[in-house]
Amino acid sequence: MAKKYSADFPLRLDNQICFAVYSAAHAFNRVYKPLLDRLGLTYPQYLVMLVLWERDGVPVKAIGERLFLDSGTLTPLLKRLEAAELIKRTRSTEDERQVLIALTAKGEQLREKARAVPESILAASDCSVGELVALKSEIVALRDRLNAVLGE
Amino acid sequence: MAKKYSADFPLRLDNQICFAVYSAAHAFNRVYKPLLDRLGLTYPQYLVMLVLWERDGVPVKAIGERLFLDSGTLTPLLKRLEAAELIKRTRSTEDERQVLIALTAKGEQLREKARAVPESILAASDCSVGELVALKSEIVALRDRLNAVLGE
DNA sequence: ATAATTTATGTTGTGTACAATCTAATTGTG
DNA sequence: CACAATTAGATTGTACACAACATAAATTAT
Repeated sequence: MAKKYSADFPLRLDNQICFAVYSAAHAFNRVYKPLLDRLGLTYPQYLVMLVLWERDGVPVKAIGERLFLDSGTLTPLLKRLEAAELIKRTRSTEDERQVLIALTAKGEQLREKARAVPESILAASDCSVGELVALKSEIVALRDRLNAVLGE
Repeated sequence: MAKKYSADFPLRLDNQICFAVYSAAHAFNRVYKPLLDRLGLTYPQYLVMLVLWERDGVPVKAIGERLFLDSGTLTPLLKRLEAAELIKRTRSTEDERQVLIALTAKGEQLREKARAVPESILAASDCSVGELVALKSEIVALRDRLNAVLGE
């Protein structure tokens, strides 16, 4: 039954850029885990906090567009951040369909503790900032091309 | 309360390569979805099938090492593939700790239907094979450096 | 050979992801 | 204004991902 080395090159796991991206994402997640545990955040929660540290008081929708996540993912995640007293959820008075997300004092303060994180990640990446910036741009360009196909 | 543009460059979402990778992985997943729906597979299930199409009759552990996944993820996933009659799970007689995963006839046949998938993904990526291969290598190298840090 | 350790897999609990569906609020059109 | 269409969020159900723990089989160390 055992089958040796298929000649099916396009179907070879190691030829697939998607698997490279998929497995790199998991590797990042595992490197982040111990750092974020100290902040009491998961990686997606950290991403939401990054968005809010740039600008808060924004609707759920805006966070979702920034992170490419929908309400099915964000609603429970934001409830957990609220339970941790890092954010407040308030229904907008202008447009009652919207729920605005604002940082609490505790949520603002967490930014100070988060300052050390990017440096640790850079160290784990074990390459220069320049290389990472270049690679990031290529990956973002690929992502945007993929998303463009989906939008059609 | 609303806070405008933080000067905290290291904490800017758009500066983070991890987010580029994370969001690219999701973009790939969304492009794959309609293609894999036709095969009755999810993306992680497709990865397992790729491994098995190269060589089957392998223990769960070997699949996990290939895909960087543990038993907590693979056990239920493999049970679903077994329920779909694509694989068989058999306890090894040589080493009773191991569960060997083999393709069923149906699982083997699915490879034919999967042949069209990589080409569709390449088209969605909207760039040359050469560029993708180069980018893939860089991402794999980064992933391996991250994983190396974890192994310490 | 027997105890201690390691290994392979399974189980449980928490937290994403996302499709599909639902409700309530707003907008567009005649 | 009336009312269909759209929009923002929430809910439900399925499927990863992984930590922590459990169990049984194999290995080793004595």
